[in-house]
Amino acid sequence: MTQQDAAREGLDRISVLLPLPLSGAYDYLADPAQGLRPGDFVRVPLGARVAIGVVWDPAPPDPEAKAPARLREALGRVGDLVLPEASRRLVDWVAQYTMSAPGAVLRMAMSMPEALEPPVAVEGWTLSPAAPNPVVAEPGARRVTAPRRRVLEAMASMPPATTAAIARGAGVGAGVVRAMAEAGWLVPAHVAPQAPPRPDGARPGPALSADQDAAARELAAGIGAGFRVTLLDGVTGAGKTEVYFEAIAAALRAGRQALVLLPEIAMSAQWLARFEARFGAPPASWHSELGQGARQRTWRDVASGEARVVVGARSALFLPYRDLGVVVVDEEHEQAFKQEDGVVYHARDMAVVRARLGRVPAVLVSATPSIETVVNVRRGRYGAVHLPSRHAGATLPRIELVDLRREPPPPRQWIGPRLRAALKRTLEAGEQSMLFLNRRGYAPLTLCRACGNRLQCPHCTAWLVEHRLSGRLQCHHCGHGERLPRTCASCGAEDRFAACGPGVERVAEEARALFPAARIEVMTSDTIGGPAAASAFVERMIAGGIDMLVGTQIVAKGHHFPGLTLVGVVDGDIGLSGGDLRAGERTYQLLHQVAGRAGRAGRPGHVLLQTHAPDHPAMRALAAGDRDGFIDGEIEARERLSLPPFGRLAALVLSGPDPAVLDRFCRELARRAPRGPGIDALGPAPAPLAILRGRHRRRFLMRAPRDAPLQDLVAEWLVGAKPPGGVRLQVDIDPYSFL
DNA sequence: AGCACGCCGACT
DNA sequence: GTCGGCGTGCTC
Repeated sequence: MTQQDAAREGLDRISVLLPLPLSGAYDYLADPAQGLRPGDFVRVPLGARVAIGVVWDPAPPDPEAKAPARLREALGRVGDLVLPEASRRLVDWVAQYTMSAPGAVLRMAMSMPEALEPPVAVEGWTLSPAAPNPVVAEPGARRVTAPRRRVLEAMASMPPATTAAIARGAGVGAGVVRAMAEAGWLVPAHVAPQAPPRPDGARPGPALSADQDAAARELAAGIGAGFRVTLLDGVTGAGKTEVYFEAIAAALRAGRQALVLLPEIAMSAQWLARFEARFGAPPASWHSELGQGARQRTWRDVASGEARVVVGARSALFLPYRDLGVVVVDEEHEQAFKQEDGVVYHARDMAVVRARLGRVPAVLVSATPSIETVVNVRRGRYGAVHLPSRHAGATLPRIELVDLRREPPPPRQWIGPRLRAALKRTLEAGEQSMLFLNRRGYAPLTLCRACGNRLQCPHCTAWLVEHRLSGRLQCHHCGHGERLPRTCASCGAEDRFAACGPGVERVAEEARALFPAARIEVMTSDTIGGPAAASAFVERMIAGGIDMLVGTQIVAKGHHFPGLTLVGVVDGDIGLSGGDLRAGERTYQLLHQVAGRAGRAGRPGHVLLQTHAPDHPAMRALAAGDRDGFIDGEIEARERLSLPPFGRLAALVLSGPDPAVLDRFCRELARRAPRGPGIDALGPAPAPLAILRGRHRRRFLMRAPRDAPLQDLVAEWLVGAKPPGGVRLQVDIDPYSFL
């Protein structure tokens, strides 16, 4: 035994997962006296630096593991919180399933190091005994001005607080507070960290319809009863939110936490208002725009169990819930749940996994459930509760198809005669209408009339989209933007550019020309600013300050516009083209949701759906209100073609700056592609976006039977295939986007 | 992800 | 002759 080994006797070997894209956990030595346990955060040496990782659960002995003499020593625990068992299992599970490095997944479950330490005391102020008594001091007496008096009064019944909080509480400027501190009326004091607001599950809920009540009871009964997935299925306006709020209430009453995943957290102002009305306090929200401070606080509060309800986008799944009682996925069919870069995962599916690992129920909520979920219900793996009717007697809108081949709009216009007449009637009746077109900007394509040159993104295989509001051309796939040129770079012709096709801005222009007196506004992700501006916009619409709203899918998500009675879908066919296996399903879901905006407050709604493909199953189903028939047809087609969920898919996307190098590697992969019964690989094919951000892209699509070990097959395929310099390989298990 | 080591252009 | 560009490669 070497001297070094002797010095290491009595040290434990521990496994530490670092939030880095390494192949697995690393082993370190630790003094048993430190009492490190799985889930603890530790500081460890890594190369020349120090990194923070998580003590991972002991791995089975690895014959190739480093000898203890070569291991380095862990430096000690960080903070007082742990990454709970269920979170650790989720990290392992997601890494295995998505074929990502466990550390890359762990990164999503960790916050910055600062979040691990108890918050440092914040400096603030408290009232000095030397301060004048506001009750005794006469108004106008020396230096006790009215604002100062308000501060003195407010602080009499206030714990120590920060300058900003005092100023806000007293309704004065921060300068007043600072001046008073300088005068010695306020003395420095530590501000106690304030506990997050506590939504109250014991508060009485709203009156529910009989159907809602039955559904709510069923979901609430599942709290504490172990893992089970339930589809909460009901048309727009049936009151699904109130129903799953009761499941959350039950979890809160049981002293447990709840997680709600929403596809678009930025547009959730109305949801938050309803939540607060029901539970008396806002939930913790988790999304990408969260500031650093709020991020750390929320992460801590979730780990300590003080945050009772979290509402968030996909990544909220990976928060360190201390005692999660229920997981809700609202709008479960939404594609936004599929994370497409970094670790590629589907948050709805991983939410189900999280629920299973935590032995808690999951509730999937939708008016237009995904095929995958419906099949799971039919196979008996998921339960389902249905809300059959619209709440409060509102009726479903009438959806009328307009065949654009028979009733075309005038040249260079997109609002057909029937839609124009309906808009006119609605306007005259003093009601609101909405024009929906899922295409941002003014025109999707700009070409030179002199030479036919089409303006393309220099970095992507995509047309530049004219945004007339900003006077720019933009690529919707990378960040590229440029001023709209006057001269054609190809032929030198001046001012010969022509806009081809409509975007929302152009439809709004057309509507303004048709109805000059109407108040018309455009709502897209470009025109709404932050969440505050978005909710102001929504408020203006609700208050009747807008006659006609022209928007992209952002207007379709979760807004109640009581005065809206007409929805015009300008072009329902966007999204139907392209080889995407879910194109029909997605079009159905999106248009159904848009249609559901019309007529919700007792007034009948009317939807005019302009299409070139009125015979498409999605269009027929929308017009007939035959959702289940549409789903049956989709399921039948998927089953026939062995497509998901009846078969499995994995996509390989290879990208690199040099197409020759890329293609050589792709040919090598093609040679080694797996073959077998029901197993094949298509490709390489140029990805539909053949060039993205200056990188050439190729794609393989592998198909395998439902019970095949998909990840093993992919791993086998890639074993020994080293991507050459500059080539990146991304594996996408269960691909959604076919781009 | 960092931070090393490692081979080719413009400077004191 | 060096300082430094960022291209591969390793970190228990």
